[in-house]
Amino acid sequence: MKYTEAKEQLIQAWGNLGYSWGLNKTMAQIHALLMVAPKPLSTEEIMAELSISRGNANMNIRALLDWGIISRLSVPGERKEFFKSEKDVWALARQVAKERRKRELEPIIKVLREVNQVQTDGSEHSKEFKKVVKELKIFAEKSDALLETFIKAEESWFWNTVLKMMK
Amino acid sequence: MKYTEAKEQLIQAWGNLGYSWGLNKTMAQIHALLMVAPKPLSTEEIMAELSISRGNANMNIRALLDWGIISRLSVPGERKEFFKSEKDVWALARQVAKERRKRELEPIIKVLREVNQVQTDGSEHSKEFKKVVKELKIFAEKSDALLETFIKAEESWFWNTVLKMMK
DNA sequence: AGAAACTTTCAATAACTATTGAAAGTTACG
DNA sequence: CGTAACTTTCAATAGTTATTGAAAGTTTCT
Repeated sequence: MKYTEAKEQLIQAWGNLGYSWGLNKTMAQIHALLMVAPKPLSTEEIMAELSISRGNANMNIRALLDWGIISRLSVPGERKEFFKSEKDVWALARQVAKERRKRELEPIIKVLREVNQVQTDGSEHSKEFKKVVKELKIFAEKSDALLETFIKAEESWFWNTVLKMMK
Repeated sequence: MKYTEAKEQLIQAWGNLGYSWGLNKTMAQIHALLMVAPKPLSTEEIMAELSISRGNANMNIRALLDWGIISRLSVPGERKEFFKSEKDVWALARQVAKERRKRELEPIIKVLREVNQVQTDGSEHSKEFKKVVKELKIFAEKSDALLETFIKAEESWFWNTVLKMMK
């Protein structure tokens, strides 16, 4: 397989994966591009490589900055701004986990806690409801604690511990 | 808070969470509804509770069956079919993990393996590319192994092990 | 201050995804 | 078999999200 072809395939596949991680397709593609680029790229270069418009590039670059997984960079002597990706996959995964925890897990935990306060009126419906909510709440809180551990963990420590688990 | 209000809130919140887990909104809402229902529900009941059309209900019920997180159930003497959700949150999480592994992680691993075969032509671009692909591949494969452990794990064993990790 | 180089915004529109509901299909019972 | 009870399909449409590109905004240099 040739390099350019491989690169396109990776960007495509990364686009899909990123999408299921809560990024959007273009965001994930820009990210993939920056991951494999040996040098920081300018907006122009990103536009050209992915054949996307200026506005689209700008919006998605901003979103990636917002997620904290790429960074802006000024090259002395150049007016343009350049962007580079965090290349450490571990740091990246951690950042994504952090964002998703904030955006997804925290809201549902909040609702589960509120909804857990409901007065049971003695009906079968409300009893079943309480039971399910309680279980979900416990599960969500445990997951949250686990995610927190992951987010704060050292890479080698984490994989070693996991390795022990797997035996 | 009143029960009906609480139920609506939960279905709403679950809808959002499910969405970020790869289900779609209606799918996740039907699932939430079946989770809190003390008895299996018919298509009619689901349609009424969520105010959705027959076609929509049917399609999303099928998708949930497909994911293996609800089941069809015939009540003797009744022509109608009823549906009930797996109520064990652990089993549910495991099933979702299994599906996502199949739908998302496996395809990217396949691509990473292929793309890892690329001939490096000695250019900086292709060297950087190789390096990144290799790291991604290692990470993805480790994650896959971890997911597999999770999917096969016993609930109490899993949380105990995790608890030890967190200390 | 003016002009060039660049970035950001946003209304229009394209692309995609979800939903409806009526029609076609299936099943099961008299 | 016929028909009532139910399920499935699918073309039309509504709703949502992504993308464009030109205009407005900003920065930096002379």
